[in-house]
Amino acid sequence: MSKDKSRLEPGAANARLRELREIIDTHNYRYYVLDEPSIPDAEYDRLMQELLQIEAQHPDLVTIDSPSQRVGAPPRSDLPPVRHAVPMLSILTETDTTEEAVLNFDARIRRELEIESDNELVQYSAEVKFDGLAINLRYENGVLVQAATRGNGEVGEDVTPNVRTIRAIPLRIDQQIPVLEVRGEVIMRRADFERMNDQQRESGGKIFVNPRNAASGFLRQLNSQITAQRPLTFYAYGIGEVVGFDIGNTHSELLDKLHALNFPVFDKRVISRGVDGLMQFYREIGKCRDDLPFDIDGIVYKVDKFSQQRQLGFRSREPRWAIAHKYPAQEQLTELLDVEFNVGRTGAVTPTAKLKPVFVGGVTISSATLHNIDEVERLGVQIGDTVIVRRAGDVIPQIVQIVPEKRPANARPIVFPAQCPVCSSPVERVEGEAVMRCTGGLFCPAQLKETLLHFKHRRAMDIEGLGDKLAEQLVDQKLVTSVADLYRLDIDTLANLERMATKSAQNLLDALEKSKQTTLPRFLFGLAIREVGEATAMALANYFGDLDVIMAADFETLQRVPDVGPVVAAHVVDFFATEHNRDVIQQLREAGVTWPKIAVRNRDEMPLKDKIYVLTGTLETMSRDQAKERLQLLGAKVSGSVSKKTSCVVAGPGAGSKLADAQALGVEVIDEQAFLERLGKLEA
DNA sequence: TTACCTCGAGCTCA
DNA sequence: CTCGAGGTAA
Repeated sequence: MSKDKSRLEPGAANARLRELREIIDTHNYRYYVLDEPSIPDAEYDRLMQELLQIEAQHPDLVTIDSPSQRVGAPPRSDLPPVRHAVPMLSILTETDTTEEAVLNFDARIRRELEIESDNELVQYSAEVKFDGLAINLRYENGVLVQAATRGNGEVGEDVTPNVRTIRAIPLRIDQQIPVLEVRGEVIMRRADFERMNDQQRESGGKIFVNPRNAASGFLRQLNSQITAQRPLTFYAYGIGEVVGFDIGNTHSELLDKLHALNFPVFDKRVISRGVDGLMQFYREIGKCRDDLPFDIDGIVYKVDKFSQQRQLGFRSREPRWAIAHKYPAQEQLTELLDVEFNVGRTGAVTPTAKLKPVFVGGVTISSATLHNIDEVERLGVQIGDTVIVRRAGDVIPQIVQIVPEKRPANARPIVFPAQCPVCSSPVERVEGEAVMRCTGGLFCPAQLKETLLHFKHRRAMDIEGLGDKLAEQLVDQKLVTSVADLYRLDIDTLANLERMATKSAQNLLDALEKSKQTTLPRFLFGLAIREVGEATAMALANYFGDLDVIMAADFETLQRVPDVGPVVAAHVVDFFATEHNRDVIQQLREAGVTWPKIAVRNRDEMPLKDKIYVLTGTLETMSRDQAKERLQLLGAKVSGSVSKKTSCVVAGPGAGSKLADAQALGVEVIDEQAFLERLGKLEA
């Protein structure tokens, strides 16, 4: 693709225009008709920008059928067409991520409104630009009679039955208004989208690339019963034809009126005199963009006063009084350069995509997990493919789709290794599981390394100073072959390692020494028994009270522990049945690892059973983790947020909203002093 | 997954 | 001055 922005010779320009029109038409078709775009919006925008630019330089080459002359593609034939009473415009070309574009916009508005004085500021309204599907809702005499998509702006598709299933959309409005067309966006919340895709994955259904596609797909679904089951929602932001309803004098007033009529209007919006307030709003929303429940593209700024909007008017296909200020794209195209296979603590062999670095949603992404074989197959991805990388809401970048037409001739399939890439042991796939596992166990350096790191974890044995690099050296130089070996390291061996000298070595030895005084739950957690995390380790420790009892417990006995089922029980039995594991435990004990006895009490005897505690602010005499541990030993649950069910909030200095919540809900609040006294009394 | 910050300590060169 | 560890935020 030519990135050359300089002026082309007419011949070359014409050739490129033809090419661009064809590409854009294809993508329009995929996007609007098939609901299966194969490139991200950002890429589409670039193509469109290039087309517009060349056409601007060569006005004589603009053809009537150029994609620049219309919005979108013709409506899909299997839904009835609807001609809009008032065209549905979009804010397409004037989009930019720079503040400069906004300043230019303001300057233009001022020029066209003939505002000369610097003291006179234009009143704007700013609202989020939803990443969904624009829709027109027509109410006649207060009743929803028709809902239509934007289509090409003039003619859209009738999606009334589907829209009626969306709960956020009123089917009737209280006031008797002869005609009211409300415009807004149908969207799907991110959380709903994730949940739905998870379900689809389980049931083998179609997986959607992003919430907008999903929303679009379901809105245009022919069977409205299917739409009814989908979590679509709606926000209003404008109007079409109106008869017999006072829309007020400004855009923001209009939104208030729509809200009063029970239309959902997103509450994050502002009115600003001049551009400074707009920029501020842009930055504020930018900061919390990922916390919003749905995807947005950017912010829309509109001249607020209708009188001024009328004065400014329209340019062929867009209002002259509005502009979209976009955020960095959450989806980008890049190339899959290679796939690496990483071996985790449990031996799981995970394919990781090495990508040509791209800037997505504010950071540079160069690698992303491909999860497992199923995912690789679902994507149909090969090395060399061009892929769409998405990073939104959550933080983890995903490869959501490949662009099949961009596959190079030398693309190679992704081959899962039959042998562990680290230790060459055979790799197995357990029946019914998606993951492949290295069978090398702790003989596999990769697994051993991860096991060491788990053992030293802050919530396990808490060995400070044992990091990634050190674990790697210890394993590679065969200085450690099990967690027990850690306690046999001496200062000379350690001091000879890279980036280690006597000081660091001694610090590590001190940390190891300190770690020997531990607790049973920490120790159990540190052993890295499959499916035994912090909570399960705690449950086992509290139930049995003693390691030897746990080791001797059989499959049935284990399942009497709360939250332990057959799967966990089997893993625990397995672990302790393995001779090597028993050896290691023996060695650890011999090295001096000990923990205080836990008085076994069953749940009913625990003084704080069924109580839910919440910690907030800073505790001065102990860490949050310690406080949590002690509470749990007394049978209490420790939760992160305050609700009706919370029994007590422990508030240290600097407590914020949780304290306020507690007071609002009338939950007991105690300070650290009172907390310590209570602990002391109950632990006795 | 990346970016950024802090801390302590090792390493290098004067 | 650089590196590794550790934490945290986006």
